[in-house]
Amino acid sequence: MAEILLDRKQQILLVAQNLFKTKGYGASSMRDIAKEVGVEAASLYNHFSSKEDLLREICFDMAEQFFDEIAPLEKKKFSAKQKLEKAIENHVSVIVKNIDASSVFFHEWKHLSEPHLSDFKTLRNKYEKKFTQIINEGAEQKVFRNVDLKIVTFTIFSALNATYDLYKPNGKLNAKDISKKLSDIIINGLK
Amino acid sequence: MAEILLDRKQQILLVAQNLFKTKGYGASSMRDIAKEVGVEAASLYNHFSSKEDLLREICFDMAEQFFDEIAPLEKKKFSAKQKLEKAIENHVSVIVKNIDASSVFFHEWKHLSEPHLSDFKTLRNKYEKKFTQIINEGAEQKVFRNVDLKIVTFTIFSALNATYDLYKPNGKLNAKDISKKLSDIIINGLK
DNA sequence: ATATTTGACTAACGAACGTTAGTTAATAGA
DNA sequence: TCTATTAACTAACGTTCGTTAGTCAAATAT
Repeated sequence: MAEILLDRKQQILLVAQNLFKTKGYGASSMRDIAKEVGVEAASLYNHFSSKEDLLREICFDMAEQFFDEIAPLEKKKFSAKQKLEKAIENHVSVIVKNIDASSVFFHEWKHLSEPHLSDFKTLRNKYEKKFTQIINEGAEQKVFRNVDLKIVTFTIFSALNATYDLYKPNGKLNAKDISKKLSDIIINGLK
Repeated sequence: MAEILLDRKQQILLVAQNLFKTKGYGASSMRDIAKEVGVEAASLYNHFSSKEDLLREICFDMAEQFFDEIAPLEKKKFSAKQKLEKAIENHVSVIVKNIDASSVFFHEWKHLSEPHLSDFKTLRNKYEKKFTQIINEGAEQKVFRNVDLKIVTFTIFSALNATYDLYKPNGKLNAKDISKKLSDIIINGLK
């Protein structure tokens, strides 16, 4: 019973992710999604209560995945450099595993309505703080140069979060290759 | 005669830039824009022939500005490092001078229809190639480490193009501060 | 002074939107 | 076997969309 339901629900989510990414949330209609799934628009409401419900599920699922990956790093047995490298690797890994959903997560969340919008922002800030903390740790331990904390965090996130544009499923680079190269550039710079 | 026309046209453009940025192109209606301008929706068509015409003007105006800033750098009297620093400074400067339009330029261009979509992409690729060229120059001259060219260019652009999210008109940081710090991070890394 | 152009207005068009109601066949559980 | 649930369908709702037509007063040019 739950099998067919979940499969179809998952199928709708995948289609929605792809459409929201390529056309944007506002320009993707329920009829667009339904056609791609091979079903009538009204049938989508057997699985989701609204169009925004789709967006909400995509955004918060991604948030959860990012958190699940960074949580184990709280254990302090790593150096700041190791922690940062690990955090970057995990972050890129989540993005690569969900390329379409990542793009939605990064660009379409603003179409959420309250109170979900505020919830989402809070969640996102919390996650970004974990990165900032690692970098700050490295700066205090004199492992990293004493750079502008906000701008560094910002730069790192910008670089990482563009991965969904860099990664091609059939390309030569896998997630680990990408995160290694990104870590290298971020930590060592151009020279 | 041309004065009032240009002023109103400019006013519409500014409102459109702001709405497209905050709500997205698809979710911003002509009625939304008109209301913000203080005019009826139909009146907008005295100044622009369509909604997409607005988007087109915003996107291509920005493209032109980016090109105008990087063109003088073609003269080869600078070192690769100096060129990169200058290119970054100019790029950030254009973004900061047009924060709303920049956001539209980076995120809403995909709603252009053909043939403008292809034209835009071509223009954008051309500009990015100029950056790649500078970095490649630096790598050949052994001024920069021998890093993955594509990923480096990508990282730099990601970091730079997020400036419109970093810069606050009333904040402490001006364009030069930001570009300096970004250059520093990109060229020297975290350590 | 007269003629033309500009830029606003109101009203309305057809199309597409998210969503709901009501129905029905197939499936699963008792 | 009988019952309840699931997931699809058709049809339609009220709204909003981009856009056009037609009008008119003010500004500009001749």
